[in-house]
Amino acid sequence: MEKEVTIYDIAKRLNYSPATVSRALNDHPAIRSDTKDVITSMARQMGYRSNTFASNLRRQRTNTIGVIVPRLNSNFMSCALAGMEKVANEAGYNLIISQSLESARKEKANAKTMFDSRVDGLLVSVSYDTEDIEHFDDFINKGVPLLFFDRVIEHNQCPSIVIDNVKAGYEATTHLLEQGCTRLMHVTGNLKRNVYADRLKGYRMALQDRDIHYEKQLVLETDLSQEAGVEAARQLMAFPHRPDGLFVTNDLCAVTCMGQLKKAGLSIPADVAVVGFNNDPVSQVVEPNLTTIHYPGREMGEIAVKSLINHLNGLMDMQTTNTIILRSELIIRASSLKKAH
Amino acid sequence: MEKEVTIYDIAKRLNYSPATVSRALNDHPAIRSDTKDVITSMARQMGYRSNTFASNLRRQRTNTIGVIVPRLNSNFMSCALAGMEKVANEAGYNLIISQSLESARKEKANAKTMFDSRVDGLLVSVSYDTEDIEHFDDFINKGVPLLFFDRVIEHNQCPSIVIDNVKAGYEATTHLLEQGCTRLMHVTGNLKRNVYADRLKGYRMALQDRDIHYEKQLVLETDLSQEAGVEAARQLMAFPHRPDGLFVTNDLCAVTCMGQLKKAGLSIPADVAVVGFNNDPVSQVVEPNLTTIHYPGREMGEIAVKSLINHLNGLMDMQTTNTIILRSELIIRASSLKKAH
DNA sequence: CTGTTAGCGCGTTCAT
DNA sequence: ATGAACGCGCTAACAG
Repeated sequence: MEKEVTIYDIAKRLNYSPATVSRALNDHPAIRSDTKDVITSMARQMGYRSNTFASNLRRQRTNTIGVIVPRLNSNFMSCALAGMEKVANEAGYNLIISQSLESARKEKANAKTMFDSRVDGLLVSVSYDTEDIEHFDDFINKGVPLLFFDRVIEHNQCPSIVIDNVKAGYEATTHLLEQGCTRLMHVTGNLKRNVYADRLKGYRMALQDRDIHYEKQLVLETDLSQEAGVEAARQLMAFPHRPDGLFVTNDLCAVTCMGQLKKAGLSIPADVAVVGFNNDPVSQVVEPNLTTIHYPGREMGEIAVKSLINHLNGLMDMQTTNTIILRSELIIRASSLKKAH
Repeated sequence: MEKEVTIYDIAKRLNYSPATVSRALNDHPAIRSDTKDVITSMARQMGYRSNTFASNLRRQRTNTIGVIVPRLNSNFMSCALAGMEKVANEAGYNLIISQSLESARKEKANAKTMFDSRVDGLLVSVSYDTEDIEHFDDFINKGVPLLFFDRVIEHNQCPSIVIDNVKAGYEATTHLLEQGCTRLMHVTGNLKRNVYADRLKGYRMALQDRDIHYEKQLVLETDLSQEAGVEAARQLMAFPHRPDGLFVTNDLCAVTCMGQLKKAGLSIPADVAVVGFNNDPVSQVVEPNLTTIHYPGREMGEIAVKSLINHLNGLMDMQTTNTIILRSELIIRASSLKKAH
């Protein structure tokens, strides 16, 4: 293991002081541009690489952004992460990613690690069973920018980035009603989480606007897994007065559910019209293609990081931009089209 | 911004030396367990958090593993990353993830960043157009463990983790032949990459074992995108003597291709039997369900990190385990079953 | 078992 | 425009 080259080595070699070398390498204005040239080229020649830790230690910054998500292997989340990585990378930041696996306990542990790693900022989409955000208090108290996205928690010091889930739920439901559905089942996730609670709210508003009675038994709170899709199909078919419309807040779950319904001999959309959520690739593969809400995952990731970096650079304070709302979009495909064109 | 608590503050408060505090906090064996207790509880009480940079600077380690992948939003890759994160996290390592977006240029830039961040080890799946691995020489010269997975490049100093792609290709092809197919089209990715070259090799071996003439025109080298699936379907149908079997090395591409074939009135598997690759969720959604090769993504990620950490701990040197081969598995579903049960 | 000492490599005053 | 000197917080020798 050969010895690392430091600014001292460069300084000695060029008869400059380490201070000058440091300044030159950081493009400090008070250094003549020709000496800058000499120094940088010598640095390159000697195979110098700056030591991030020494620098971080000194500057009390890390150029690192932490990300905590429930799980990283869903289509939505991997797109969001891809967007984050791209923007962060271009801005010279590193990303440290960890997953809570839907457990508040693990989320807490991850938060501690992030805190100890002194990330400059933290992006969080909370787990299923997160109750409070005490475990993020350290960040807030220390003034480390904390930003929630997708699954957010209200906090007046933390901006959040979301889509308008109420509107999306409203649109999905209204679309089904416009297609002539009269009885809508709604399969969703943990109602503690804003995303699911809001979509339900939209569902209820759409019903109300058309004077349709809201039946609690038609709403299924699940974990949105594929198994949940199977179970949802079972329940749907068990109703004496069978629902003729189905709104599932996750495409993969919706698609599995559709599979079960078809297997049982029901026809889609004639017997049951279906709308999913996320615009996952599976939605364009299943037959009939699944009507769904396009969720701008990549864009959300990009904006989350951009916004965080702006905070870090002081271009924006935490108060001004408390909530950013991205546009989602209903994408109509065959699975919900009862009326032919 | 309140002042950070350091081990000096704890030491002073407890009348110990900083060294003792440091050792106690790191669970050093040569410290009495009761003084450990006193120190750790005081640390907690004072709101102490260890400073990773100072520690890294001193120990010349980072407890960070770098990962460079072509893109992180595919089902396979996000599962692999999920596995990596889990193992790394449990072992006290952080993950820095970046994507090359299939560009050798970006891969090179990412490698430099990783090097400057002084990652303890690096995991790489190379991009489509990576020609050489000069950009990783720094790591090799410095003795930083470098490990390739999935898309690997032969190098006697770098272990790699793969599945037996030749065998997988052989099995997929043989299965189609056993179903009575006589003319097999093969849609694959960039043949510079081991994964695709090996699968092709398996395809050819299977043909040879049954004395079937290999026709170059039946092999399509594509980017495996969904568009490529559409194009593949077009070409398949354009053959005067139409192929009756299709082996695509990517499920999403295969599924899109199937969609086109069905739209054109062909029946699957009767007219064309299809086998995909990866066992992506879409394979169980498409009709008929897609026969595919299960690729153990999550497991590969876990083993990659485990293996890297073993290297770091000196439990294993780079020579002993040059290649780890994981088991893949043919999963037979309806899309390839010409013979009824 | 515990303390003393000496850097790790850098950025930043304060000088000149 | 450049240099001298200090300290960020921690850990590893070496002593006892």
